[in-house]
Amino acid sequence: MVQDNEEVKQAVKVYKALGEPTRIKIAMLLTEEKTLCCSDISSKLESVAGSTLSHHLKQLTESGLLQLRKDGTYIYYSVNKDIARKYAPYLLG
Amino acid sequence: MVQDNEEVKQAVKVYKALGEPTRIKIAMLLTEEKTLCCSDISSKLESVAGSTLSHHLKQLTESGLLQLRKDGTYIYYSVNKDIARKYAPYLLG
DNA sequence: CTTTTATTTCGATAAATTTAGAAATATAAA
DNA sequence: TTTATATTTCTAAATTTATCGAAATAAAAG
Repeated sequence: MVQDNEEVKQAVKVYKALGEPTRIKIAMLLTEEKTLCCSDISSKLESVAGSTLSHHLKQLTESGLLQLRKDGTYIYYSVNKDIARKYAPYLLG
Repeated sequence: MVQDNEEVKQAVKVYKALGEPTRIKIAMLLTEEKTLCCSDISSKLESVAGSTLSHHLKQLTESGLLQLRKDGTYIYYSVNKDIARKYAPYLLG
């Protein structure tokens, strides 16, 4: 009988995060660009409300795939390479 | 501006397929066991209706991650290693 | 202190997904 | 041909997800 331990749960989180067009685009953007803040990302995607983007970034971050650094009003996102390498090296090209 | 071409669409399909507990377990089962039919898989998972399992297998297959071979009444599923290697080598251990 | 900019939280709605039972299909076995 | 087994399709309910606008926070700038 297969069970879902913590390992499996994180894998599911990461893949669920990547299994949506806007989010995978964000992840791809960030592997190209290294670091972007929320509004930079917004300007590189077509028409996403700030609140929607915020939810997507939260999901990506909670999966472990993105990490963030706060700097004043800005929040800079980047890809956690270890997680990307483990679950989706495809992203790293 | 980021766009979603066919490449990205397949990646999303594969990751969406893997981003659900039952389905990732099926994928993991099949990387271990090489080949299993629908009812074998059913007996290794806890309580999933046949119709539900059928939908999950369809999604995994349509993403390209699983391939199937029919033999009489049985349908044998296995992992498409090329796709797994490309998008989620994590599965292959 | 007020205003501006960046981002999140809340509340609501629409759309998609998961799930299962029942009926249908397909093949094999008796 | 009848029966049994494996799997899918249909239908419908329940849950989750994506989305947005408006209001809330937080920090910076004037």
